[in-house]
Amino acid sequence: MADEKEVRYDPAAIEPKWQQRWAADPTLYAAEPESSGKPKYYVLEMLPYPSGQLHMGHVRNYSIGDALARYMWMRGYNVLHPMGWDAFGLPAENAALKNNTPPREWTLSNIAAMKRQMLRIGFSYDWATEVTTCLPEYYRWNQWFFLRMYEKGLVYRKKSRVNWCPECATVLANEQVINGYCWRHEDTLVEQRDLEQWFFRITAYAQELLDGLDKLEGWPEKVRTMQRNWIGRSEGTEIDFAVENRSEKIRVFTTRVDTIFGATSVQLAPEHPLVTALAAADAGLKTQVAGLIDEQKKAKESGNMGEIEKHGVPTGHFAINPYNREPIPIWVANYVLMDYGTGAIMSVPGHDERDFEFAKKYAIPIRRVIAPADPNAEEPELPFSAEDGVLVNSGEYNGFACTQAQKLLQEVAVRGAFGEAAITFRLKDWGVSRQRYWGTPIPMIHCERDGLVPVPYEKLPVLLPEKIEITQQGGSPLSRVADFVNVTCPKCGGPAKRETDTMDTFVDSSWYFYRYTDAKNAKAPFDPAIAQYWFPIDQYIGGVEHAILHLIYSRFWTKVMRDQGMVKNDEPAQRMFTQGMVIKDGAKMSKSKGNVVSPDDMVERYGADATRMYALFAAPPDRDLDWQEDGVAGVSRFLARVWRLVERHSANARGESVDSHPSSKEPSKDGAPSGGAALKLLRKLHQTIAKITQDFEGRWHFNTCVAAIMELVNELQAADAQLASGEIPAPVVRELLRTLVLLLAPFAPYLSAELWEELGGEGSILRAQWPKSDPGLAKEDEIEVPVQINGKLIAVVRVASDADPKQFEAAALADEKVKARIAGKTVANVIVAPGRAVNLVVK
RNA sequence: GGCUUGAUGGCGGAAUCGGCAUACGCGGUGGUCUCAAAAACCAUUGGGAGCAAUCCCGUGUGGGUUCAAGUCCCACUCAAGCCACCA
Repeated sequence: MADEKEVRYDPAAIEPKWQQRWAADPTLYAAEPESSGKPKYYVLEMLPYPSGQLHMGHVRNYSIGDALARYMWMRGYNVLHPMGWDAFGLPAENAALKNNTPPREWTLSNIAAMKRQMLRIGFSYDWATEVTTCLPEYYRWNQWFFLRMYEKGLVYRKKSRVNWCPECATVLANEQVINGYCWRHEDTLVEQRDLEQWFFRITAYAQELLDGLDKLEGWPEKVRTMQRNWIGRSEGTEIDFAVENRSEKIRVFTTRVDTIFGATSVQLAPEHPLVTALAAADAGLKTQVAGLIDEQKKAKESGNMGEIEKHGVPTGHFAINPYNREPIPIWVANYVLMDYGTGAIMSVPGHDERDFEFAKKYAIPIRRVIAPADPNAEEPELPFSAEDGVLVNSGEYNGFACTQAQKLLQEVAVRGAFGEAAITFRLKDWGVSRQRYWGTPIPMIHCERDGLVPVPYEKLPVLLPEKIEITQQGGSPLSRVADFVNVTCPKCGGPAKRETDTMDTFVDSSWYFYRYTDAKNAKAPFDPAIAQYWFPIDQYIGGVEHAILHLIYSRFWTKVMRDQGMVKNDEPAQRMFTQGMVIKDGAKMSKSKGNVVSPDDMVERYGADATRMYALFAAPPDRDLDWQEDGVAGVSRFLARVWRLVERHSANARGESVDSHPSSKEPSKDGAPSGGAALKLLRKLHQTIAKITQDFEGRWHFNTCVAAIMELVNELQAADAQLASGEIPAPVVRELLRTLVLLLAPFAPYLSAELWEELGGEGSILRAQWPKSDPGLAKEDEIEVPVQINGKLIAVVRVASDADPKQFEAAALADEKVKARIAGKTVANVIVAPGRAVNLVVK
């Protein structure tokens, strides 16, 4: 009985043992200082929100990063592989309401639970650099940055119409509104409210954020495109239209000033100041405009602004086209947005689809002012929005090409002082005020006499009060804490009140990765010299859901710090990798769908190695992964096979000298079965090393890396008798098994540590050298080459791998099946792709 | 409506440069071991025809380029993601 137990792979015994040993060695996963002299490598996975439970998406994310970190260590790099907690945020307050637990307590106990899970799976984090954003040691630096940015004019306060989630009872950034719904509450419509809010001037960096994307070649094209669309730059012209019998002017923004002779109306957004002024004197108009505003609001809220039924109201007033003095009617339209461009457009129904639809509905004239460049071409049907035509019906500008006319008309506007070139961005400033408790207090004071007064640096941090009652009341919870609110003004010493808004938690995650490099620093967010050594991040890994929010804010923050001389890099991360989602039964894992698989369950049943290795094996890391428990069982069976294989032969492999192994000798081609078998296995081994190394260096298809190791193990197992009998010499057995274990190390750290020890490996396998593939050994003597006739596969012939094209051709023509096929026919051509195929063109 | 991905056996997926389609794993079938089972191991597993050797068909659909296409080009269908009267 005892013997039987001994030959069973038991992760439940192996894994806790190594957890203890790893925990006892704080240097194992520790980053070293620059003075180590090794090349640095910073691999970063996105820090989780401490919900209390690791989910499979986390496990997948961290398994990818962990494999990379371990590989880089074995390649001799100085690796920084940190982990932390995005620990502020609303769920802690909701939990407080529900369970009557203080947010801090709830959050910290969740962190402890998730950390235990991470340790159990065996991720190689340097816990000495752990960052927890809800602790004053961290958030004080949010406040410090806030003050610095305030000094530089990058923070400002304004009354603005904001997105308000009634469920969160707080403001949301534009990025947090998804189709009119709250990003956290998928069923809650976001409302619009007017509030005094704090903003970060991210638009000051709009152009640089856009330009920088071109240089981020190590980022997924998908992410770069999404950011480009989000920044939404468009180049055009602003033109002033005078209003008949009134002093106001209407400024419109257009990208197609070349079509201005086709403008047959001006359309204003319902919230345009001129509309408000006109409506004030016209009760009928006022009611109708209110209706339009309502329609817009409803459309925005339901997320189909794109399908809003176009609807407008004539004001009865006229605007003067400055180019031809033509009066055109001024309308108010529900499809014109106040928060984009100037909130007013010139309507050119002949050359814009939206304007066309509107003009049709209200019988506004439609005019052709652009014709195809080719005079023989048929006149295209209106609306014709192509930009490659020439101007017609445009007075003195007839005959100019569109792009030419755009420049010319713009110059005319500038000279006439009624317009100018303009660039409009879709990107808005980042609203960071939140009327919540569990966040970083904004370090500002409102004094009756001195107005806004920043909290002096030496008074930081502004501590979040610990004792607070969380209620469902609206407004800032902090405003109900008298001790917190009532202060003396730092300037005049008079009575004053603290700002009670807290910061958006995306502030926390915009710079956390710098803090990792110097996590204990009590004098500054980090030491610039240390950050300069580690930055930029060599590889950032996370979910695509952060492609816009987090990744654009992080880029902004880095540029701000650079301009303040804190860092030298323009971008936070050199390379970015977005992993796919983990799905089950065709849907994303979620509680509501009841298809959640718990990592703890998997670890208990199959072990941590099998769980994380399956997460890498089931799909390439950038694609969605369909979780199938049978697959985890399969990986676990494979690991058991590896374990038994090494157990069977470890005595044979252990303690032998490596010097005399036959890989350095001339292979015995014709006979000695031992040499043949050994050589065959060594060849497979070196092919596998090459394949996996290549994948780590580029493609990252870890699923095929695992498959390659499986193939190697299958071959070793098939040669089991030779391995045991001495037919394959002990030093070769030793090299085969030790290398196999090294190759497994990035994917299955527990098993490889155990087997490394079993095979007499010295020290931690993490410090062992990554194997190097010997190209001579990896190369096949003979290769199989397909022979096609007219593109159809007929035969496979064996040819020396270094044969020349003539030999390929001769081998193909010598094949019996080929001979039979071409008998009596003419071989018109022979195409040889050396090493790949031979194709005979036969007539 | 725009942009970006993707579509390969019963399932997850492989084929990295245009050169043997389906590696590897799951599942299935048959077997060895066992009193029996589990585990493990061995064999087999895209479809069709045939006793067989063998032949034919096959990577969402339709065209094209090429000696050769899962891979490149064009058009389309479906699915996922992002943006969306953005002037």
